[in-house]
Amino acid sequence: MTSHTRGRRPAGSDTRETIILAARKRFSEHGYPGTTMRAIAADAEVDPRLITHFFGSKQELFATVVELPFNPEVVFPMLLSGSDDGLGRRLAEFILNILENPQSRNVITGIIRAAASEDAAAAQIRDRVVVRMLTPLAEHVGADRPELRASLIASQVVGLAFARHVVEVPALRSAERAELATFLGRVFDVYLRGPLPPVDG
Amino acid sequence: MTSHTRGRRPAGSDTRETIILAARKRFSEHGYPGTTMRAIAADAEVDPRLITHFFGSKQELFATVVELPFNPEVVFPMLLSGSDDGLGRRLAEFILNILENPQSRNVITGIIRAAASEDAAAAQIRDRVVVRMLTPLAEHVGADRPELRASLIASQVVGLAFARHVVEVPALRSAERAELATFLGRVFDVYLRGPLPPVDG
DNA sequence: AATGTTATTCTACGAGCGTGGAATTATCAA
DNA sequence: TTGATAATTCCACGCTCGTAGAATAACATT
Repeated sequence: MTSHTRGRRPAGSDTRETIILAARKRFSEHGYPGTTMRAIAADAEVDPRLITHFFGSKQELFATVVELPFNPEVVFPMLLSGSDDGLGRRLAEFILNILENPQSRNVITGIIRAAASEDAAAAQIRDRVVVRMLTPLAEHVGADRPELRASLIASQVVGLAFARHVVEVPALRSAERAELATFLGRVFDVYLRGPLPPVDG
Repeated sequence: MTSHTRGRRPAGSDTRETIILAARKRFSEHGYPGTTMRAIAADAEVDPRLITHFFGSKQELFATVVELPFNPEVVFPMLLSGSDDGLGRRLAEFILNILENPQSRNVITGIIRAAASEDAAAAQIRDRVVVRMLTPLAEHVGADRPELRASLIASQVVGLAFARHVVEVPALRSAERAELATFLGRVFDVYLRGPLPPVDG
């Protein structure tokens, strides 16, 4: 119980990083409005004032903390180049990998939970994620209506993450990886390469 | 501007219903923690006390207000019986219908937004929706691993609603109905009737 | 007409929120 | 060794929250 009273701590404790970790966890588990500065501070064993000292405001903290756990500009070209065969499957395996890692999964659920609120900060995050994710994805889809196809893929990815890790639907939690990969792979192939419907006009 | 001062209003104003509508809208647009009793009251042009008078607490109000905009026990048997051909397509058209109607769409986004929070009430809603929706759906899928298939379908439905109406991804907003119906129909067919991967063990 | 019941508002309590000023202590530069 | 700077806590402000007590006005029942 060494609850120090005041002033700077002796060296060695990377408080800033501790705050970031705590904030990322809180935002990921409770969403933006459900997360309080004081709760983050408590988790990080730190005075709330320290957070505003480092990051300014709650919104700025949020914007600092939330980032995609992979680089779309690098990942999508890698995944979507090469033979058409197994394309959807490769994408599915990649997504499942991301969701398997607890740390990156938390970031994803955090973004989802935060994006679900109507706060100004959330809108900003929504825009940022959509642009940074959908644009590179669409650029490598290589078919007609790439934005539509990319958006449909993203919708299934978000839906899977939501159902599996936010709602925690039992059948999705307990499903074997190979099963999910197979189904998702096929679905992604539909979105990537399926023909468009005939237009009537 | 006849802001009456106190006491019961002259007849004709169905205040209770007004509150329900306002609450449904607020919850749908701001999620559970982001919605305040006072905001609902303001929208309904009513004193906050009236809400607790009618509904007890915020949680009870939420539970009262939130319900699926369709009856799964009735709808799924209807949609999923009959010839296998066009099965996924019928399901897709039905989902798009629900999302096209502003009122039922609001209920859906409301449930999604609320389910994204970690509040106790949200967990309760999550359970209720999952049970009431997934069980009847799985019962009429009529293939191997029905719970898994039903859950995957639900994940795509939720993902579509989230991407299209919460995040408001442009390509999904502007897509023509026929395009979405075609893609979703195929995907639902994959989930409904696609073969399972071979097991290795 | 009298009485009870229900709808409605005013007011307010205690709690928790984000945030900022000021004091205190450790580290760093000279 | 001294002085500057950064990290850290304490405290407090003003606000908003959910909720409840009490007063009042319209309706319902007799």
